[in-house]
Amino acid sequence: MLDKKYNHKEVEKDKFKTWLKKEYFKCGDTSKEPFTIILPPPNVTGRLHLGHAWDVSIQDIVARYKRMQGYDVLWLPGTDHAAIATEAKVVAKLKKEGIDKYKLGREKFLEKCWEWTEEYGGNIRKEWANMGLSLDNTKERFTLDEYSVNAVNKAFIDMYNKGLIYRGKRIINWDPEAKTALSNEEVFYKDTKGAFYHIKYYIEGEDNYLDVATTRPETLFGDTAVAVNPKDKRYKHLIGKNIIVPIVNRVVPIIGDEHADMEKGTGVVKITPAHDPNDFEVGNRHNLERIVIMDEKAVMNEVTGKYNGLDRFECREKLIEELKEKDLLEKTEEIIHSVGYSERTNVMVEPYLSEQWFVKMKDLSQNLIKMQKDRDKKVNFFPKRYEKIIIQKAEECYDWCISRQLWWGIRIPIWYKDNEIKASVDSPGEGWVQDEDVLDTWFSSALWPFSTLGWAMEDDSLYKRYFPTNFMSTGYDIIFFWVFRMMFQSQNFTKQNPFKDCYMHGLIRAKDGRKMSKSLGNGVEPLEMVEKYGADALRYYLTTTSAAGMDLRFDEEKITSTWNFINKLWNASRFVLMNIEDIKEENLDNLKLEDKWILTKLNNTIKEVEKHMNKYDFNLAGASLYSFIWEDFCDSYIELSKSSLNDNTTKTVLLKVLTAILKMLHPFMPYVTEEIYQKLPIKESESIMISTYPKYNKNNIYLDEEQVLTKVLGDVTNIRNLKVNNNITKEASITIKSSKDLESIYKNMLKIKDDYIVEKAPKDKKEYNYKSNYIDITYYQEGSVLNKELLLKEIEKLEQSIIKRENLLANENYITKAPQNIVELDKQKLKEEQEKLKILKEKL
RNA sequence: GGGCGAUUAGCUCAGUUGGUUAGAGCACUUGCCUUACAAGCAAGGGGUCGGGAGUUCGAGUCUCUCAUCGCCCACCA
Repeated sequence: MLDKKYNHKEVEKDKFKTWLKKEYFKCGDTSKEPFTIILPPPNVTGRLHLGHAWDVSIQDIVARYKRMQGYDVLWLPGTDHAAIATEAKVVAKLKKEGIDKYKLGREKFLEKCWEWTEEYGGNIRKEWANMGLSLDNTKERFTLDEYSVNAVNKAFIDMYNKGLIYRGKRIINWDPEAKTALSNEEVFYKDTKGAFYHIKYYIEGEDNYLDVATTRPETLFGDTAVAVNPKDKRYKHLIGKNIIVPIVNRVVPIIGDEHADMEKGTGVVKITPAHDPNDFEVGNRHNLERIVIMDEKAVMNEVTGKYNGLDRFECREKLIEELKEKDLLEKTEEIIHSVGYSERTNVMVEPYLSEQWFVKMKDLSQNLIKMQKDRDKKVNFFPKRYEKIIIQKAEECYDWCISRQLWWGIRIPIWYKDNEIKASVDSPGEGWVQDEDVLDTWFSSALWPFSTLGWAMEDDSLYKRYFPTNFMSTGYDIIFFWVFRMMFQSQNFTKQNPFKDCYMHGLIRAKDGRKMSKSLGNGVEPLEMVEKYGADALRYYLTTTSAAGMDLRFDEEKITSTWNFINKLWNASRFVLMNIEDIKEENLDNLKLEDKWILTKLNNTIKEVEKHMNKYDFNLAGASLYSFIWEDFCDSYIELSKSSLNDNTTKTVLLKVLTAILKMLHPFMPYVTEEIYQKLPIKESESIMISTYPKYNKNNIYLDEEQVLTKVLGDVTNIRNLKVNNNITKEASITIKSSKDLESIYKNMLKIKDDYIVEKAPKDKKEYNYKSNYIDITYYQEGSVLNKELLLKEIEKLEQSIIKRENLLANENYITKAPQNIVELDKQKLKEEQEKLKILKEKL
C-alpha cells in the first residue's frame, strides 16, 4: 500500500540503478525501427545548470516516449573538452597554485587538463543519473576520444585537400589573455565607456591639419594612410597629398576610399591595416604597408619607440598625455560605444593581424540553403521560425577561423618542412614539424552527430544503423555556434542533414527576468531542486510551463504546484490500489454510464497527448494530462466510482485508466510512475519503462454517454451553486425527479441522503428549484430568503447572451456562410438559454 | 541599419487549422477535516487579449500600422 503522502526521496531512491542493471537504456534491438538522439555534450568546465536540466529533460521525454512506442532508441551521451573554456579554467586554477602554464609546458599542462576532465566529467555523470536520464551509457563519448579525434583529422584533411580549409593572414579577433584567435561567434559586444580622441594630423608642407577622430589612439603607430571619401567636397582636393602621423612623424598618403563615411565623425579616418579589419581591406585596395604594433599579449612592441613594453591601455593613457603636451589633441569626447569582449576570458578583444586557418564558408552555406529549401531533405525546426534564422545566417556567412593558439584540443593535422605543407595525422617523415595550434572546440562539435557513431572508425555499424539522427534539442543561444555548423558539416561529409527534427528551447531566467549567472549570484542548482522536490517535479515543471522557443522564468512556487500535482496522482493511485487489490480478472462487460464517460475522455486524451508529443508541444501534452487526471479522473470519476466499488467492472476501469495515466506521464516523471506501476495488481511488464504507450481506440468512444454525463455534471455544479448561494443546509428536504440511473449519480455527487427526500412539498417552506433535461430538483427550507440580487444578476447575464445569439442567428450571412454544425450548436444553445431564462423568471 | 520575439486576470504563463461564455498555476472571497489527498474538497470574484485600422458571417488567433520591452546579427574612425 502506498504511504499517505508522496515522498519523492523515497520514490526516487534506487530506481535508476535497477533500470541500469536491467539494461533498459541500451539500444540494439534490430527487430525495431531505430530512433536516435545525440546528447549535446556539456562542457567539462563545471556543474550542470538548470538550462542543462531543461535540455536533458526534453530529450529524456522523447527517448522514453519513443521507446514505449516500440522504437529501438539510442540516446547517446558525451561531454565536450571545450578547448578555450576548460583551458581558461585550468590556467586560472594553476595560477592560484602559483603555477604558470608556459613554465609547466604543453605535456604537463595537458595532464592537468585531463585530471580536470575526469573530475568534472564524473560530476556530470552523477547529475545525469539524478535526473533519471535514460542515456545509453555504454556508448558515452568525449570530444577528445578516438571517435572524435579520428573524425576531426579525417574531416580536416579532406577539407584541406578540397580547398575548403585554407591558411591566411587576416585580421582576426584576438584574445590577449588566452593569447589565441577567436571566431566571430566567440566575441560578445558590450556597451563600454570610451572616448573619441580628435587628433591633429598635419598635412605635409602645410600649416593645416586634419581632425582625425579615433577611439583607439594607440593604433596610430600603425597608421599607413589617412582616408577621406572621394565624393567629400571638404577634402577631395587633398587626395594625393601626404600627411604626417603625429608622434611617429611618419609621412603617409591621403587616400580616397569609400570606407570613409562623410556623415561620421569628421569624415576623415586613419588607416591602420594591421589592427582593424576595415582598414585591412582598405590597405589591400591601396597597397598599404601593414605595421604590427603589439605582441600577442596586446603589449606595445618596438615599433612604438618609447612605448615599447607598455600595455595597450597604459600606452593609450600616456600617449594622450604626450599629444596634449604637444598640442596635437584637438578635443576628447566621452562616448559609450559597443566593444567586443572574449566570451571566455572576458577581456577586450583586439583586432590582430595573424596567420590562421579558416573554413571557406561560401559553398557550404549555399549548399545548406539549397538543402533547407528541399522539403524532403531539410531539418524541421520547432518552433518553425528558426528555419528562417538559420538561412539568414547562411546568407551572411563569413569564413570561420578555426585555429586556436591553445594546447587543450585537437592539434591541427598539418605539417611543415621548409616551405612545404602537408596534411596528415602522422609525421610525413624526418624534419617535419606539426602545426602548434589546436582546433576550435566547435570544429569537433560540428561533427558530433556522426563522429560519435563511428563515422571515422573501422567499425561504423552504429553509424550505418543510427544515422541520420531523429531529434536534436538545444537552446537557441548556440544555434550559430553549433546547429548551423553541424548542419553544413554533416551535409558536406554525409550528404544528409544530421537530424530530422531540431527543437529549440529558450533560456532559463531568474524570477525577475534577468539572466541567471554566476556573477549575479542568482543561479539555481538543479540538484538543490531535485533534493527539495524530486527530479520528477523538476522535469515536469521545466518541460510543461512554457511553449517551445520561449524563455522560462524560474519560479519555485510552480515546482511546488507540480509537486502537489504528483501528490494528487499519488493519492488517486492510493485510492485505486486500495480498492482493486482483490480484482480477479479484467472485465468490461457491464459498462455503466460513468465508465463509458471516463473511457471516452481517456481516449480523447490519449489522442490529444499523442498529437502534442509528436509535435514536441510538451506544455500542451502536460496540460491535457493535468486536466484529465485532476478534473475528469479525480474530481469526477473517482467520486462516481465510490458507489460501485464492489463491481468488478468499476475496478477494471479504475485500473485501466490509472495504467494509461501512468504510462502517459512516465516520460515526464519516470520515478513516481514506476513506483506506482510496480504496485498494480495486473500489469503487462516488469517495468513501466518497457510497457507499451497507450493507443487511441475508437471502440472506446461513447459519444452519447459522454454528452449525457457531461450535462449531468454541469447540473451538479449548478445545483451546488444554488445551495451555496441560498445557504441551503444539509437538513433541507428535497424532492427529486430524474431517471433511475441518473438519479443515483445526482444523489451521489450531491451527497443526498435518502432520509431527506420527501414525496410532496412541505408546507410553509421556501422552494429552491433547479430543472434541466435530466433532473428536476427542489430544496425546501425554512427561514432562508431567496437571494434576489443573485437571481437578477443571473437573469441579466442570460438576457444579454440571448440577445447576442438572436442577432447572430438573424444574420443571413452567418446562416449561409458558417459551417452547419456551428450554426446548429448556436440554435441549440439559444433554445437552452431561453428555457433557462423562463425558469429563472418564474422564480421571481 | 537588418531581423526575430513578446505585450492575454493582481503575478507567472498557456491558448492547435479563425468558430460555443478566452484558460491554468499562484494570489483573492465564501463554505467544508465529505475516511485517496487540508500540499485537499466545493462554490465564486477577477480579463473591452498593448493602441488603431483592415479582411471575414465571425479575429486573442490572419494583414497593415503605431507604441513599449527584450533578444540576435551587422556597424561602431
